[in-house]
Amino acid sequence: MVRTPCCKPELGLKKGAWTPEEDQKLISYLNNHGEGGWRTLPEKAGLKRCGKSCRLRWANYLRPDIKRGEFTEDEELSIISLHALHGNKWSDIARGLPGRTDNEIKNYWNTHIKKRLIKKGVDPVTHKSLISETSKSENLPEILNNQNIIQTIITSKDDLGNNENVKNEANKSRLSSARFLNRVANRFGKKINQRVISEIIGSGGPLITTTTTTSVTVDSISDKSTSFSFTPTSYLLNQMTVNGNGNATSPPSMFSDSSVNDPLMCRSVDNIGFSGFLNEQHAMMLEESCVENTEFMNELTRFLREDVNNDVEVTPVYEYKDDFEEIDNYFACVNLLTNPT
DNA sequence: AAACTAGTCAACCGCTAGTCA
DNA sequence: GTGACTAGCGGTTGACTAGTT
Repeated sequence: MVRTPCCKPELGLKKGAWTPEEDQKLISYLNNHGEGGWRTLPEKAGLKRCGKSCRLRWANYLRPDIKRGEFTEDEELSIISLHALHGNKWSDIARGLPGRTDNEIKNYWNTHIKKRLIKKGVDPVTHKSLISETSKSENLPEILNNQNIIQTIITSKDDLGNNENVKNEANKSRLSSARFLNRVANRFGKKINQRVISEIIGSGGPLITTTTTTSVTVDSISDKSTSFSFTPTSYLLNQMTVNGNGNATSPPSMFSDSSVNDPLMCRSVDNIGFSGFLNEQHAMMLEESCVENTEFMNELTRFLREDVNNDVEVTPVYEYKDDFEEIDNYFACVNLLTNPT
């Protein structure tokens, strides 16, 4: 197939850095006419650029929803986790970080994260340790070792003053509670209203470091919102194949009390537990999302009792293996944050 | 102060996939 | 079925900047 070149050199099309005047022309044109028609756009907008160059300039720099500035630790963790899943699929990774472009993430990976991974002895391609296998903890599964490495990298970001070293007590209890919620959502997602749990978690969920608010309103995997904010948990819940037909009922206190049986709750230092995480409104939301269904409640109770040793096999409620692995990754990461060794 | 080096990142290049006539 | 066109992707380049010698 013969392609006609996008940019015709004989027309004297400009290359290189964009001037503010050019930016203004492009912004003005796109504000008036919207995106698309990139091939004819430069002529219409009065730009001596090829359409491709205009599209890239808009997509990577001028688009109003682009977030500029330093990547947060939360974003870094997301990038590393997503890179472990997707590899160099920068556009896929960018979908998990609203406001960040694939180009920006790619650059940041190559200039910052990649180097730190190598420096810490982690293969940036496989995300596995470059250190000999024997030096790893014998009992830890591979993913735990990997996540440990990731956290080491995150917390040693610049070896200066940013390493807070300790996640505060409130965070610990939130993480534990969130972990519990995740497990419930994972195991019982089809039986309760996923949207409600998403909202609960999204409003104050399992944030690794700083707060990233999110409002998850996606009810099926086919409806992947383009506007949700990424947190590991909200991301996972977004991916779940769940519709909103909730079942079961219980007083809010039942969740709180049951959570005491969950070692994940007990493990938190102040032992606030589930009730410390769910406020009254959220507890009501959860309760209301459940219609009378004793089967669900019986199973939930059984789950909480069996899980004392944290060895209950959690069967994924959805069909996508990757998603289940991602939940495992997430739990492993949370585990390390909650129980730093 | 000048030359050199390394790091960063916007922009470009080459390619593929999807759509449409 | 074919080819032109468009959009988007990942890899690479090169201009710029900051730090070092």
